[in-house]
Amino acid sequence: MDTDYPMLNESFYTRNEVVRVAKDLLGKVLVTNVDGVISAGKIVETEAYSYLERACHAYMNRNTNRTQVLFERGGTAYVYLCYGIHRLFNVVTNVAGIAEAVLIRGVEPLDNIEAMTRRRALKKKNYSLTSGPGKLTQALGIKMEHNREWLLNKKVWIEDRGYVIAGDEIRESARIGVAYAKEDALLPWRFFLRENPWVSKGFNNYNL
DNA sequence: GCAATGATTTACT
DNA sequence: GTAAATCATTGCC
Repeated sequence: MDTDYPMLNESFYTRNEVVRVAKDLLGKVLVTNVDGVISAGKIVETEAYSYLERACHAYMNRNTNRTQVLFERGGTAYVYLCYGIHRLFNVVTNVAGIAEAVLIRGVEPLDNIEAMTRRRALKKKNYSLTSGPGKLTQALGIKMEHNREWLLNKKVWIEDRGYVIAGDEIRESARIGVAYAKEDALLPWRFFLRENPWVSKGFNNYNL
């Protein structure tokens, strides 16, 4: 099984500007093939992280078992367990050796909504299906075993279906849940599509 | 070895 | 609005 759209290639991810990549991922489509079941959603919310700032797990090039994957080349998946419950999906960016990544925080369901609804144990589709970083990984079947997966391997990948995002469709804000990062928590490195109901909720979506 | 802590979600009151 | 769930990772003793 496959889709008929072009995958983002390695050079999209290896650019030396994680904030740019975070913005460019808006409107792209995150696809998974889990045991032959393909499901997909359009990316509507992202956050950038860099070794240069305190919110990043690899701040100051901290190299541990968990953060090693952040030093891989751009186009590698970084999945980690958050709060002991949720898996959060990131795309590693930049060249090997430079620890930067983009967290995917919201997608708009496109393909195989039935499978996603089932994985989320919802009775029917509603906005809680994929509007949050832990929700969308559950809906798309992303698990810890996808950590370190190469995004051109057609297990988990991102493709361009031609959605064009106008500049004034993009809103930005500080990142969510990183107050511990002190002044770096103020960086406007969260990006989302204006008035899109699949952006994560329960937080202050200022700049709307 | 041990205690603290999350890049969250959900179910309560 | 508040709190519980739940555990790998981390840092410190």
